[in-house]
Amino acid sequence: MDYAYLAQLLFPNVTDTPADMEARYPARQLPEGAKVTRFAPSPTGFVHLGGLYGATIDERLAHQSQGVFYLRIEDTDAKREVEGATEKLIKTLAHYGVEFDEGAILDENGNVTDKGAYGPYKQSQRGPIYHVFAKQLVAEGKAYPCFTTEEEYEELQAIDKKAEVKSKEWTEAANEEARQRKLAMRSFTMEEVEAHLAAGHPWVLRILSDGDSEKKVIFTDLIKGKVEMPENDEDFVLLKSDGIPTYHFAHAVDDHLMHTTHVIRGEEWLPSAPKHLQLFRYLGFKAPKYMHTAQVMKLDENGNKKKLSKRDMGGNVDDYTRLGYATECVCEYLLTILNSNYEEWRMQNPDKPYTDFPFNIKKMSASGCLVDFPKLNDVSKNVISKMTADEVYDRVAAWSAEFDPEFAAVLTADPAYVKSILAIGRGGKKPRKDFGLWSEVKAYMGFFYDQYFAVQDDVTAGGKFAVADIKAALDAFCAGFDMADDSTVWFDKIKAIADQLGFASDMKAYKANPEAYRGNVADVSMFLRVAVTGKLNSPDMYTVMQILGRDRVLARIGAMRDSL
RNA sequence: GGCCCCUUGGUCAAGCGGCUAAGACAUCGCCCUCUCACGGCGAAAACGGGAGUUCGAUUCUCCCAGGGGUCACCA
Repeated sequence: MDYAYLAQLLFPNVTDTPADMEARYPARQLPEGAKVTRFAPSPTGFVHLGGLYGATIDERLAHQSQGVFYLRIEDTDAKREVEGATEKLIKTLAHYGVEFDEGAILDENGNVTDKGAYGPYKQSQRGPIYHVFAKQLVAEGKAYPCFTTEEEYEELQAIDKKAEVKSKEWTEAANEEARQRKLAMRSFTMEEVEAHLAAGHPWVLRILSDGDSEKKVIFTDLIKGKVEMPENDEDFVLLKSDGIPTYHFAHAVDDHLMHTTHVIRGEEWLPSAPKHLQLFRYLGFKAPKYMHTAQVMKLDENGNKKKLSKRDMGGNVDDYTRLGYATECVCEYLLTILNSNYEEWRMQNPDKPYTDFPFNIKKMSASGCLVDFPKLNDVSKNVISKMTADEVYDRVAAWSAEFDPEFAAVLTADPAYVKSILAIGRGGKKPRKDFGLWSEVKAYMGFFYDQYFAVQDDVTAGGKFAVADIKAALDAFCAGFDMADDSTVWFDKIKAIADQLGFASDMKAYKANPEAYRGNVADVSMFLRVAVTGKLNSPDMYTVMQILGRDRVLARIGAMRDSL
């Protein structure tokens, strides 16, 4: 068969050669050891947590080595194209602080455009480039056209390819069928091709695989180590009938032309690695280094781990935003599961930016992990505890503006007041860690506003304390309350009230002989706390009263007294 | 079912032939303390199973089991 003629027949309009492409996308001028990585999502409109996980690795590896990190949009599936998905994707990534050096970006009008010399970065715009290499493969007898339509294909199939249960018989039948089909597809004459083309029949381009499933391909994955798999012997599709490449073909062409050095992707891609290695070899390209990352999982109803899907809580990174997690908290959490020694480093370097952490591929786990919300919360509390009151204010206000407008209005009405509340216990060596989510702030500090204030707890502790004692304590406190007191004087007054009512003012004395007292100063404080905050728990009462102001304190205590 | 990946406490995990098998989160105590939060101390909790190599296996090899992934003109 005259392959050069066949190539010309199939791609009459392709005049560029692979050499032209190489000239157009020359090697990058980068320092020794610099890594070129990419985040290459298909635009479905949302970012998967696993995607952010991978993007973080990409970003660290590239920037830690003075390399390049770029964004490529893998929009080769027209059927799945979602309107505005690419824009949404770029925005979400930016929101999470993922910074690309080049690739698809948004211009000032919000339209997707390119930045960088290796574009276009949207695969749907790279058609001509793929065709140059497709033509080459045909000319070299490594790929061939297949005119079997999808419908004919399905008819040909005696077995259900998408069958849920795959028995031994199923596998044998499927393998045999595939063998027969491959043989049938490969046997064609030039006349038949010309006839099909003349008739305008659609066709796909398939690789003419030289693989032998009896033989093994061996390669080293940077995370999994040495991997041994059967060679690919399937004539998989390179170009779909619409002329757009499949993932496999686009991956080889793009990552070569864009000079990607490290391909980081989920381990669901591991089974197709032999296809990719074969393609790189066919095209005469040097294969990149592969890193197949373990997946982020969830627990299903049977207690088994399952790949986290976009529908699962936490699968879509937007979930975290909506729930009230700060983006940097999610990233910080991701880092802790990405590198096993990150937490140790963080403890030693509490104030350094995460970019100072020496990210190490060897410290990556080969096995999948569960999303651990309690852990995320803990990480978040730590991150937030290091922020200033101003920062927390800005962030809470921004989150509330989107998810709790009513509360946002309250917050922005008097920023100074909010900041004085948020400043309680902030700073210093042992900062308070009251909330890990912006959504928890309202419950934490709502009592500072009359419209959110409500007595939630029982001031009598279930009848443990007599109403008369409580009233007496509240009255005594009001009588002596002076905003000018410092915290010591303030507390001394409470102790005095305790003594008067037969409550121990000295905790040690109380513990030594609890029977001798009606309660202790902590109980008296509790009466005040419930009256003023409505709750059994609150930050330091002295500070709370200082912020609330005399009128509000007295009014609330009075209201509590009257309600008893 | 074939192929491939994974397997240390509830979760994330150190470990890289010899240890009372780290640490973090969560849980439970105690301490600090006006409550909470913070912080401190402590408890409980693990090498999936079986062979083999070895003086000695969590660690190396093989087998099995379990879990996961994949088998498209989707990525």
